[in-house]
Amino acid sequence: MGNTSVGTAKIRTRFAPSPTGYLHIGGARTTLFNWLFARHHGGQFILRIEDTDEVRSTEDSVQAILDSVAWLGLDWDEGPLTMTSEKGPHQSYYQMKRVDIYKKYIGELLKEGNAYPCYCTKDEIEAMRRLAQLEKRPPKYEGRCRNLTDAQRKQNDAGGKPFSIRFRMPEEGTTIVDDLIRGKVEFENKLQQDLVIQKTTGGPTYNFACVVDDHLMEMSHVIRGDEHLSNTPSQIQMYKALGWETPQFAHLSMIMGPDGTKLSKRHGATSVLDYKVKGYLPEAMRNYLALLGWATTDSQQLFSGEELISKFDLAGCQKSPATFDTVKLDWMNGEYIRKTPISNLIQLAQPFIEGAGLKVNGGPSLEKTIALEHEKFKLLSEIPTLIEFFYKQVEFNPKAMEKVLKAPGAKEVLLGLAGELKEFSPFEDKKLEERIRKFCVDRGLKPGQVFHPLRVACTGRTEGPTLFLMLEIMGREKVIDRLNEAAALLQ
RNA sequence: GGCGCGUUCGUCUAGCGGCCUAGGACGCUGCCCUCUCAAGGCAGAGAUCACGGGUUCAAAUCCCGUACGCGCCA
Repeated sequence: MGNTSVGTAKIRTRFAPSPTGYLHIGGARTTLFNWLFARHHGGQFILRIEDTDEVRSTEDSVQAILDSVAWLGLDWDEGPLTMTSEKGPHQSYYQMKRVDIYKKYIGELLKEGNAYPCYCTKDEIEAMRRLAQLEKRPPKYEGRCRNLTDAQRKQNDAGGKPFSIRFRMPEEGTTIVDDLIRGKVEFENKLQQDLVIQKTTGGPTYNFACVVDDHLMEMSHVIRGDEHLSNTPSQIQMYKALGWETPQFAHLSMIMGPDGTKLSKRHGATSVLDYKVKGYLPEAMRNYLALLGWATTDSQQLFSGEELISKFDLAGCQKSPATFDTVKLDWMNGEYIRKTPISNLIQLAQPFIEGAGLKVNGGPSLEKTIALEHEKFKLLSEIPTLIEFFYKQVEFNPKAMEKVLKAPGAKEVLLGLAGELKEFSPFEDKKLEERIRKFCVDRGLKPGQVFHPLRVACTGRTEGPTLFLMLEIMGREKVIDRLNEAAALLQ
């Protein structure tokens, strides 16, 4: 167990979502990297719920996020409810259930003078900010309550003035963030803000709860998005003030939308679960996400699950932001679908077939029809449309009708074939091909003049599976019917 | 506005001073295969390595500056 380790601690990473909505692509990527890092090193992966936003956090979001992570196939070792053992190190991995813990440490900081109450109201801070901006000064908190005398504090408290607690940044020196991806990044302390660590409500802020928990939960590595880099010096000073060792930091580049701005709802599907609904395979999603901001020196593209774990490292992580490109994701998903055995694919396709309202009972087996089109699917959601003609009335594509069926001689071909195949046996792939090719020769027709109308009559489309195997699977009766029906349409 | 980060084909990226006339992948184009569509095979187009200065015999790679983008601070 991690809590007995010292110094050369075990690798422990965490996934710490704010349950204020679904899990988006960026969050999923961060989660994946933390998970890969932990698994690569045989370490542990901890799930913590950062619900310090009391207004927007919901249990539904927690559920949605856990569903997403589970779908991606990422498992965790501790939290949010499952303890490592009965005497698990933490009572809860929900931050709002840990408020007493934060208060205790805030008390310590206050006692040592490393934190102070701030009585400024929102409006006052807002006004100072405006003024600063007008005067072209940086709009940072000026530290008005930084050096209040005890008397002044007492007076405020007596008046029942609400207050927040701010962390006191050192005025001198610099703080160096030794980042595993970016190297050493230096910040001047006097330019950093005195961050609020406890809100007027008494609840902790993200920046403080995160520090306390990462320490108490013994994180060895904090791997997170680039947007947190700027707050890291303040956090490092908090660790210092509390006498704690800092974890190792690694800041990942951000993920952008196609327009170069941070990926968000505006860019369409950004929830991981949207991709499940669209018919992506979790393995493909994982592989694609891994390559957003990480690469091996040989630029390998496709990785098995184990390979991803064994080859992942922080050194291969990119500093510059990456654009989320679904075109490559689609290709990759197709690769994964092609690698999926038919029996599994049928299982995976089931919900999509039902969702499309396609009734497959009584028709050819899915083993055959799905196998027939196997290499064509890029998304699971495409499966029903590509096999539907086996199971329902043919819908003629207008262009196919115009170009192929209404071509001169097509009707005669259809009727001729219907006649020839009525008694033909065995009704199977190679034999059919032989027979139909002979039909072409007998009538002095080019293969295309026969094959194309035949396909359109049976499927309604010009493009589709390989012809003769398709006929075999469809079965003689249905093929003959369709030939006659199509011919009838042509009067 | 201050601070921080970033900038190699359209996109994801390799590259860590000479192997780079910049490699791979997706996408794109063409050809082959072929009963269509895919898949597969082959070939090709596509990057003055953001720009400008240095350092060096030698720079995509090191240093400085500029521009642009992004993030944090509100």
